[in-house]
Amino acid sequence: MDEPKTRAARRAATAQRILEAAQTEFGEHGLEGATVRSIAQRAGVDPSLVIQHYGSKNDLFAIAIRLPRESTGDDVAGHLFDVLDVRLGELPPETRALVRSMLTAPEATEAMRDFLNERVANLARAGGGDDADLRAALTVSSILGLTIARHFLRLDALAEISGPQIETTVRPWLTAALDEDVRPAR
Amino acid sequence: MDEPKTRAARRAATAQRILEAAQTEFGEHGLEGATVRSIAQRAGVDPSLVIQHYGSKNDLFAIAIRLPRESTGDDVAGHLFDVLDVRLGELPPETRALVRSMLTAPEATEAMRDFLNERVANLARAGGGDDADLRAALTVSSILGLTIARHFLRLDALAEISGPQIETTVRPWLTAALDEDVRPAR
DNA sequence: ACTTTCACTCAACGACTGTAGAGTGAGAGG
DNA sequence: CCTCTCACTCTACAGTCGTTGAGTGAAAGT
Repeated sequence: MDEPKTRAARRAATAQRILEAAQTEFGEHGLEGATVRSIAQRAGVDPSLVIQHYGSKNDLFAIAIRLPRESTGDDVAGHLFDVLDVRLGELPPETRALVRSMLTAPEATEAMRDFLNERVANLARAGGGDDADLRAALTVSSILGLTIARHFLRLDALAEISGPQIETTVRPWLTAALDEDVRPAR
Repeated sequence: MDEPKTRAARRAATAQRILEAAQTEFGEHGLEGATVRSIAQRAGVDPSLVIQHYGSKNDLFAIAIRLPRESTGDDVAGHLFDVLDVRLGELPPETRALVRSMLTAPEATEAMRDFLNERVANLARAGGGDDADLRAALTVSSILGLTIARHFLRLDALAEISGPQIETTVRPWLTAALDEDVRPAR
């Protein structure tokens, strides 16, 4: 197994365990629903140790919802599909924690808004054309809605089908808004 | 002004004031974030009166998130646009309360899932064809994503434009999935 | 006019929360 | 082998929560 020798290494390892426990609890119950005690119990640790490691529950939350940066060269829509996963059966824990609290915790709302605004800007720049911002925002918000409906609400029509099927079925339709003029003739 | 005479009428009036205060507070801060005390203060009433009227905070919440039934003869997509408003600048208070808590309060999650499942079924029945359920679910989840991105996250590209503009711009694209086969050629 | 009803307020409870500070014991350093 | 360090636990506190039961005073009933 991986039993680290040095004291600092052991401490870092429990810090990581606490962080992962926090992401799970935040992802399941949200910022307010998850308690320091429940996080500590999941990590097999005393509640006060959680505070000693991360300063406060809110500081821990801020770290727990950090999304991975977009790797250069990735296609923008593809990265969004990875983070707001529509491919796999399960969401990354930090995404799950962020989305779960994004409607009730102001820090999470702001983090999600910043993330999506950046994604919209990248997508609009790549697509170009008239109304590029609006069409990019449509694509992004639709992916967000799909993620919520599939992974959090578990709608009947979305929960049962496979991730790849969703991608091959849905992606062309979603990205269609980027290439066409969505405004109808008046 | 409207000062009701009978005792029962006065009581019913304060019950209504409490309910409206609850919808506002739940819509702003969610089920956990809103407190009985904050609801009572907004209604200009003692906290215990809130409980006397509605039994418990959770019972009050269950009533506060009830959505209006679909009026017969309405087009399904139109009703959805009304409830998950993309037309007006502001959401109905019960919708706002429901959406706000739908990711953190199990009762709200269930209520939203039931509501959207029914909407998907109606839409799929009206559209018909292959993959009707999936395409209807795509439309519905996209409208949901749009509502969240616009009214709760306030994305730059969506927050500033007018409701009617959104409808005339977005609706054709959203409902397009209902009439076409979204699956690409293999 | 006297009594009763009842919509409402007041005060308090037990439970639970995030967090601080003292204590402890195993391992690092010499 | 002794001492010190420090990762961790224990105990406790102050605040907030939902909810209860007794009390109050104005209006309804007679």
